[in-house]
Amino acid sequence: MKNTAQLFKALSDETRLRVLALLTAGELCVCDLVAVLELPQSTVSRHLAYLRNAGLVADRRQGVWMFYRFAQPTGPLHRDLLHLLHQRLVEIPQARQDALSLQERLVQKSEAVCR
Amino acid sequence: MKNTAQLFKALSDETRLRVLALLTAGELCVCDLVAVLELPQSTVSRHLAYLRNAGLVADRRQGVWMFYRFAQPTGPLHRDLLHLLHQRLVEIPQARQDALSLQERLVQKSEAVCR
DNA sequence: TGATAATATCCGCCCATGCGGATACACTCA
DNA sequence: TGAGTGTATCCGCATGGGCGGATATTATCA
Repeated sequence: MKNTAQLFKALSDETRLRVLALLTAGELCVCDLVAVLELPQSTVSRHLAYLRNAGLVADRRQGVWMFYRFAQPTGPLHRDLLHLLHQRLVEIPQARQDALSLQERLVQKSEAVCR
Repeated sequence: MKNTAQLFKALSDETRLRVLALLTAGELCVCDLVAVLELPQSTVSRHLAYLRNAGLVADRRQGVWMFYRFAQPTGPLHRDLLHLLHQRLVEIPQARQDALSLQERLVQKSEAVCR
């Protein structure tokens, strides 16, 4: 029960929902998230750590960059929630807006790895 | 997005999840919830108010008693969440335990209205 | 190895919310 | 209308977690 509550708590913050909505498009590095969300790097990093501790996202280091993605679900509730998020987050105006900003940014930096 | 976060926040507390799990069986009055949860009346009432404000439950007065039940969903996310809760909450040990306590109590008071 | 860059963590501050006892309110019944 | 009961709200207190600047860590490259 405690775990279930923890899982929902991880989803109870607007910034974290924006991050998850962006990740539905696929793996992203922290610098992209900071750019799109227009929030201080420390804030974004803190929320990513929270999501990681909650088991909702997984990370991967590639050189200096950390890439985040959705984690494999660890139980039925987790699996259902992921499905629900993928289905419903994109419907939210703020999420659509963020997705557009991300597109723009990805086009801009084109083949450059990051920065 | 704010609303979505608020909805998840309402689900991010262990006591509130126990309440919702009990309500999956149907409408209940506050005195039943207090008895089953074994928590102070003020605590239970406060959580019920939180759930009501979040739009997750609806109440009905019958004489001195207040009965609480799940509210009609107001959107797709809300509907999906209700479905998910009905499906997954009952799998949690604490919820099963509470359901048993509730059964016992309902049998005990048999046809008496409440108390 | 030292400079630079990306990210994580630390810090102090503040607000939302949890708690449970005390009190207020609402309703019923004699 | 006054007593009694069920419920909601108030109160003071404690804690979790949000914030963002400052600092530490990790990796790359000259």
